[in-house]
Amino acid sequence: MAKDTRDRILKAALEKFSENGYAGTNIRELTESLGLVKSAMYRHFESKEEIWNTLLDEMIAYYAARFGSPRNLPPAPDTMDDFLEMTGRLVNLTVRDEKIVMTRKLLTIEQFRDGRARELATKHFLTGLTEMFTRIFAGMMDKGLLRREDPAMLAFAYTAPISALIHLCDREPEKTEEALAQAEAFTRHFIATYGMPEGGKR
Amino acid sequence: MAKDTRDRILKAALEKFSENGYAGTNIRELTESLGLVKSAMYRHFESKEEIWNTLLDEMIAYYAARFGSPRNLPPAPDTMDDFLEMTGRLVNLTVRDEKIVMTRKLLTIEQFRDGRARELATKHFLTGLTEMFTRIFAGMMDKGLLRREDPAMLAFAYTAPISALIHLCDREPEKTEEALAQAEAFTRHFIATYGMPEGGKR
DNA sequence: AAAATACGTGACCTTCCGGTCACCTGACAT
DNA sequence: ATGTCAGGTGACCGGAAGGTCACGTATTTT
Repeated sequence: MAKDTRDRILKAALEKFSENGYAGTNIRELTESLGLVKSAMYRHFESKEEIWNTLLDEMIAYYAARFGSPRNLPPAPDTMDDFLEMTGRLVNLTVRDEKIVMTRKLLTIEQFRDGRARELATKHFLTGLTEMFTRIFAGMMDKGLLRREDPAMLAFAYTAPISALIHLCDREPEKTEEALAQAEAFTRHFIATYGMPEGGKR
Repeated sequence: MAKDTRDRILKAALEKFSENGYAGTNIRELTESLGLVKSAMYRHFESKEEIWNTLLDEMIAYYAARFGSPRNLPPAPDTMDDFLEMTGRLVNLTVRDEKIVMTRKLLTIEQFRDGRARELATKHFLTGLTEMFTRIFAGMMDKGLLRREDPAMLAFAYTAPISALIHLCDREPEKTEEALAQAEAFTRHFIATYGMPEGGKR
């Protein structure tokens, strides 16, 4: 049960921290939401700060595992329909997966207070996405789906608006459907703007 | 001196709150940074929360005054060079003005905790910018500077990446120069993509 | 000149918070 | 059966936090 409780504490901490911030969260509430008493936490972590550090370590490790190697990244799609479907799935996952949402909110809240959170925030919100789509767009250009332009610029032009909509969903979850529709509309617009005339068909 | 002290408290509160968050800020430090003692603050505000509410009221009022009426918004530029110059100035101001930066950081940090901050965040980061540029782009289309497309979609496609770069500056101020250069490069790319062939000349 | 007001001070109160500790208990190894 | 130990408990601690209050004093009002 030991490892289990530790994980439950981490999970609860992610929930609380992502809603009220590190400073706005207290150990009593956190542990009591797990049916434990405050001091029980200290069997698993040295301090409140160690929970925070562990959470960040896990985020960094997860990010490295998920995006560290190009092998893990999605391949360039073969048709524009594939592209639309792929991005749709990607955005949906990133907006609906509770853990991913909480991670993003945590980084948003704590980015000005913690150096590692700051770094991760930039990766999560900007450079990571851009790099991923730079590869994808370069591949799509090779396949004749996209106009030949600077793939990094296109990736930035595509991912930044998508990222803005994701942030909107984090902030106002009730607008999720609307935001997802706008993401799709924007993707279609992007395809219409940069796609090759025959790119949509096989 | 009364009104003066009150304003100094608000200013210091904006600084502290935008760096450490509402929960992470304490009144002692805040007032002592002004050479006052904690209890002096209670001559001007009922509570810590009232400072927060006043700050938000001011932000809302400022936002309404600045962006509430179309008359206050910048007019559509006459040439692409004007457009480039205008956006350059706008981004520069928004990234360099300390008060604007702190306001944005505050909203970023507190958006998940306070309903009014949430609303303002969406306006500041997304809809406000988009609406402003929807008008500008519609005007530019009328003047034959931009391809005729949905101006709202173009505004979204333009402002979201700019907004992402502004957030980057807030997070990592040492990257400001780089980000401003990228904002200009993106603007040029945008012009190249959506501008009319002869739009750049008079 | 006297009274009222505005504003700042320092001592004090209460509550909350992170953290410690002696103790209990059930699982498990010997 | 017994000793060890992981994991949970509740009482307790020191300090920090928000907030109150009686008091002092300079400025304004009348």
